[in-house]
Amino acid sequence: MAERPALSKGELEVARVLWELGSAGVRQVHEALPVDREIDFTTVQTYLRRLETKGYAKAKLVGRARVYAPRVKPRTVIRETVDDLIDRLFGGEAMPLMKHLIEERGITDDDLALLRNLLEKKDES
Amino acid sequence: MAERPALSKGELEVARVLWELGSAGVRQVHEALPVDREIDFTTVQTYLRRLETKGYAKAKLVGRARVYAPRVKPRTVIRETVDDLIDRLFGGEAMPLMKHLIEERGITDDDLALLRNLLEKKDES
DNA sequence: TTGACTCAAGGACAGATGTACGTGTACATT
DNA sequence: AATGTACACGTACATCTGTCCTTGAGTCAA
Repeated sequence: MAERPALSKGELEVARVLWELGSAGVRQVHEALPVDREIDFTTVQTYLRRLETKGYAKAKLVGRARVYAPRVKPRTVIRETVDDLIDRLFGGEAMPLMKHLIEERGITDDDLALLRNLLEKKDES
Repeated sequence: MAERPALSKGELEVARVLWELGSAGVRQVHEALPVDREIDFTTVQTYLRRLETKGYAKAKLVGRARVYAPRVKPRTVIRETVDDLIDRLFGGEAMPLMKHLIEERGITDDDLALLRNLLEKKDES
């Protein structure tokens, strides 16, 4: 459980790319970022380095190049981040967030049905 | 829409208290924070000052004391914060967050029913 | 071998953030 | 009047963040 320091916005951005790529060098990550993102190569390098320091990624040397790979699953980071948000914004209650999502973001009836399905599947197990 | 700078964690914490109290002096806010929070009075003062600077709160002088009141509705801040989270964590899609909430936080079937109700009410209008 | 490239690594730096201190002022109680 | 209390306000400061630059070492083609 070794509490990792939370990810910052920028770090998270890079982490997401890393999850997508599975494993990648700095250049690959840099190129996988949206074109309009306009971020320097070395900035990405810094983020990856910090991800490693914080324990979110590991790196191995392939030749001289450093290849990074996620060390923490998205699921975990998502859980921690969302939990934190729910704490800070809703005092720990998840329902108000759901409510908000429905009221402010277009969650359709179909979506809800889908979610209900999810629930049922969960019940079965 | 005068874009306000986003609230930091600490600022948000204080903002929540302010929403709750409606209007309050530094001391009141300080006391309304959880006991185990252990935060200095002047730190709260700083947060309130920053809330004001950022446009999230306004203050009026009552006697010598400064009484703060929220200037932005929780709904708005919540929307902005959640939108930001959804962008950064799920690439802008709200559904994955819903999914996560159901899978990782105990959203019950009853809750879902409740939410469906909300939806219906929304449809009527 | 001499560039042209690609990286790693470390340093830099301004702005944001969390946290608190010090000074001064106004009021309230001796 | 003297002291204590409550604040405002400015200041401080270490850490974190976003962002990049520089230096130096390998690598590859000319």
